[in-house]
Amino acid sequence: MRIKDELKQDAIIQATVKLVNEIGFVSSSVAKIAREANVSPATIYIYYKNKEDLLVSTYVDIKQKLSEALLKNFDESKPFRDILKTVWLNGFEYVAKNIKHYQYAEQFSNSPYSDLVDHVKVEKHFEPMLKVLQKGIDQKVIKNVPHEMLAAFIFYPMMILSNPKLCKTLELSNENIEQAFTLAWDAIKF
Amino acid sequence: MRIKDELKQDAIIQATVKLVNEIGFVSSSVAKIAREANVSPATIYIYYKNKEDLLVSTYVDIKQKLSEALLKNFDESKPFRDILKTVWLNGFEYVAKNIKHYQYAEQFSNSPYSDLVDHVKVEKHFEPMLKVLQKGIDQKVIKNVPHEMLAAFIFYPMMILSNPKLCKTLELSNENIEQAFTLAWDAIKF
DNA sequence: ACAATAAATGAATGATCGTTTAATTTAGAC
DNA sequence: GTCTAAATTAAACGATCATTCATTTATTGT
Repeated sequence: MRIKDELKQDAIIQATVKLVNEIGFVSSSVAKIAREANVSPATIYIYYKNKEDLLVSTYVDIKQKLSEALLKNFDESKPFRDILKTVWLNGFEYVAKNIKHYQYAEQFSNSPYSDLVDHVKVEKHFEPMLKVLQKGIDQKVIKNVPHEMLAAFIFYPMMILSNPKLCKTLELSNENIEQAFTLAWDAIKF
Repeated sequence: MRIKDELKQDAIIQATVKLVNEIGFVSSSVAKIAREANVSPATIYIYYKNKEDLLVSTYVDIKQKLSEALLKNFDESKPFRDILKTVWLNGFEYVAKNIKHYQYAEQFSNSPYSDLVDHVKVEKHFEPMLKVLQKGIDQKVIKNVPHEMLAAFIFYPMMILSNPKLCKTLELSNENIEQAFTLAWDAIKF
């Protein structure tokens, strides 16, 4: 029996991310993705049920890796502020190194394709972080406000600042990243 | 001579926003938009050069109205914090009342269609706000950090919190909106 | 070496795409 | 009331779409 070529599947994913970034979902046909990945259009249907499945799977894949990256060196025993800062720096590092994947995810999550994703499952990897936030609230280290509100002032500004499409002129020097963290911390601290 | 039917153009724009929200750019064909607007596909080409022009014009239109809404009751003579709060409340009001238009804009700006927009022109309406921010910096009322960074902690959290797609469980009560503003202000104040 | 099996493919499918064209309708000028 | 010019349209264009199918290719177990 012949086995699936792992390189081939990876090539399909990379081609999908590249094309969707450059020409959008509208123009990224199965034929073009296949050509970019150097496979036959029919090959894509061996790995994925249909085009929609390809796009959704690619998104879930990226989100999973983003979650893992954010929680790198996660150590619940450290001081609360340090935990948050580690996540903060991890975020900038991930986006800087995986800008195409990040932008694919942003485009995807703002499109109706997003409705096809099981968000509960995707966000499950982020639970340790939510637990820590709650601990910070209980210990009166950070403000007692809903988690969404905290996220809106920690994780989203991070994502926006590291998105070169939105922040064209802002240089992401260590100094600027530190400074931005000060703002985030001032927002949520008790 | 017969004159263009203003109602017809408006119907086309509303149909575009509705369909792009519900089924995305990919599935929103000219034929479907025309059917939704109760006009012939050819009619769309009287008002717009092509499909791309329709989508871009719709976006610019929405952005223009958002800018106007944010700067409602803008009064440079008021205390800095009050100016900011007015903009903050305006933002929540606009998104709540125009959720479909807002989500169209979000989907658009995260897609490669965004590259076709003259962003300098679009953001020009927002200049009064930037001037006020600079005044706040000069008077040491808010932190001396790049404008993008300030925006990331004021305007973007506002947009995220008011987006029901992102904040499914957070009720947008006056209390929550006030509380969120406290976080924003704590982030940027000197 | 060969049979078995699944991966991989090129070509073809009918449907739908954006856009154009030629004909028709409509509202105002005289 | 008729003429005129622009608005509007239905129908048709070739191109491209997602997907399928019959066939070939590559790899494994014997």
